[in-house]
Amino acid sequence: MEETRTSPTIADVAHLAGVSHQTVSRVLNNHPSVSTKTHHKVSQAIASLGYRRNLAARTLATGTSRVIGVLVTRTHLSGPSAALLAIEQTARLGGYWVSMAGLQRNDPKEVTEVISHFIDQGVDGIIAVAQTETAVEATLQASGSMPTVLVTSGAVPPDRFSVDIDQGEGADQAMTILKGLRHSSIAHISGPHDDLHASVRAESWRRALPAGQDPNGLLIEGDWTSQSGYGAAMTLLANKTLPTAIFAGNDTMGFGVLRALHDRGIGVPGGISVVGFDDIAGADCSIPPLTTIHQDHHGLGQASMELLLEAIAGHEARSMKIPTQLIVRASTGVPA
Amino acid sequence: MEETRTSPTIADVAHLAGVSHQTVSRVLNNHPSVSTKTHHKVSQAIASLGYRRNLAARTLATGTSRVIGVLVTRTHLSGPSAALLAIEQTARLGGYWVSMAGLQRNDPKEVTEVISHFIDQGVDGIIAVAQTETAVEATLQASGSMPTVLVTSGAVPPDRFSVDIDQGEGADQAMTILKGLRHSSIAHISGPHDDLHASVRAESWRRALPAGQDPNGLLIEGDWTSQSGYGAAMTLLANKTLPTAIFAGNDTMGFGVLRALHDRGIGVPGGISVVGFDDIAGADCSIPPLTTIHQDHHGLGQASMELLLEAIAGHEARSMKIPTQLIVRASTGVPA
DNA sequence: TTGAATTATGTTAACGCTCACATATGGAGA
DNA sequence: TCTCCATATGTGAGCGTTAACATAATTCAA
Repeated sequence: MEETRTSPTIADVAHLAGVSHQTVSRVLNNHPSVSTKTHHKVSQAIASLGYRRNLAARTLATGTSRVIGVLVTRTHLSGPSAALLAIEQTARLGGYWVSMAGLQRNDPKEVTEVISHFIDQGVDGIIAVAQTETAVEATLQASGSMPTVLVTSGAVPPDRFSVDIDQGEGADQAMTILKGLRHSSIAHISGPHDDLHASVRAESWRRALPAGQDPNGLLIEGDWTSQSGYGAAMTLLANKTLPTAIFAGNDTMGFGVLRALHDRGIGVPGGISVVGFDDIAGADCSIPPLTTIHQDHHGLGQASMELLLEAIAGHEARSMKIPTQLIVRASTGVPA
Repeated sequence: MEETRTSPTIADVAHLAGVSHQTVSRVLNNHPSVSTKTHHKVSQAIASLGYRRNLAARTLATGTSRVIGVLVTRTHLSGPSAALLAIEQTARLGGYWVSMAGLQRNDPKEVTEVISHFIDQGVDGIIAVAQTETAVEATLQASGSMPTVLVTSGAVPPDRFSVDIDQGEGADQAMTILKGLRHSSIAHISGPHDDLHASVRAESWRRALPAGQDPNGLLIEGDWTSQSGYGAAMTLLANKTLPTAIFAGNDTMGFGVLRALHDRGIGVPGGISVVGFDDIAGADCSIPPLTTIHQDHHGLGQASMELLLEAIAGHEARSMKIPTQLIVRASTGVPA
């Protein structure tokens, strides 16, 4: 019958239960010193009014929000978005909620704007999934003294927390299996040069090249898309001497490589072996199934949150690397 | 030199600028009646103190937060996470920030918990990307009078806003091209039966079957993974009479189908044609490239936000469908 | 029975902002 | 010069919660 214009407050509950608002607050926060009788009365009143606590008021009063801000760059890629979802899941399990922003472009001003907003909003901490150096720097700059974890493979000052899946290890694993199969000429199709994952993977490739092999002409930059993988492979195949193996910077480009080889009538792995990176959905059913590097996004999410809690608690900064796992499928074999 | 224990408030700025707190508030909110001189003084003070507005206090005072809550179910799938990112991008462009939660399981209690939290947090509206009927119902229940948009293909009461990519149209497009090529026997590998997209696609498939064709034995339920697509295709190929085409419920399962056909030595599209759904990255480089249905996630994000703004403004509820687009590639052709 | 310790509850004042209203300026028109 | 209105600024209260302190009720040992 009654017009419920505005939602009930703690005072309404207190009134109905015949206690003070502070007692209601105590019930709400599970304070030990509340008699069971009072607890019952208050719970009753809460239920009958459909009372819901106002978190803005709580945040204002306590200075803490149980919310973390998560910034993700390059959201169109599967990796960053997988990281976001893993982080969110872990955060919620730990009683934290996530405020998020995804950036497609690589604009430091946008990074600053997002981080500033998180701070204004009163988040307890920030996790930034940064794919480029620009993004890392803008984050470091803007985050100030706010507890922050950088999920990046880029360089971070020793007094900052950072974590990432070990891109170098992953690329090493890819190169190790190829070298173990006695491949003498291993080409690499990398991601964009400004992408930190791309450059770490490419650097590992270069370092792991079989002794005496000249990297010139064996490295082509792609943009993570299957089309660019296809195009890069076609370019490699136009050379006089063909590589015996191609290490694609990610699985999607690997798909492009497989198709290029198919179109050119070159068998895999008989003619050329192919290795990808990421272990995306469907990589087990390409033709042939793609040998690749599996990334543990879930582990990354857990580690990020673990580090953030340390940062919030004021512990000393540290960095972590999440191990990768080589998945051997049919696209790799001994060269002819 | 000075110990900056707590961050500066509007009062500190007012003091330094020699004006009242209300004047600072006016500057902060671009109120017209502020002299340029005062504006300058205040801006100066804000900059020199490094003042940042406290949004919790603002939310408490105004009752509005410029934050929307986005709930996403089945986050391990590419569709829902693409929708989330598109929604977030559109929201931020419109001056809204996103609080999010992703659910992997299909537990109505979790849905309720998340929606309740959004409400407690003081969001201005909620967008729920719900893949199952359970999730839709829990959302309807929990959201109450909060402006809410359901991104779902499920049934929603007429007084609620909803939108989704038109799954029925997409499946129709897939069937239309196959029937246009004179396929007489079209099998379908669906997603999980409790998935609304899966069931709409399957229903369209059933309705569009060539006249007189018996659907029995032509429908197999998968779980969206390439492995399940592979297994389902193998089952279909074990039948006495083979279908002339296979409509896979999504591209990932389509990859499995392609590999199964390859393993059985059946040419595509010569022996059997294959159509997928989603147009995921890499679908253009499968062997052969996969004919599929493209989903406009960006358009979905824009539409969701558009509807949510209407809901917040108190407009009458309505529903929308985002059109799909048929992408014809090499995996479809006339049957032998 | 008494007094201290313990438990249960109430009172008041923040938290940092905006709203509604009150007041002070500065011209323009008479 | 005075009134009137628009522009510019200040004052006080309130948003809904928790923190800090004060008080009342209970328990327990001496």
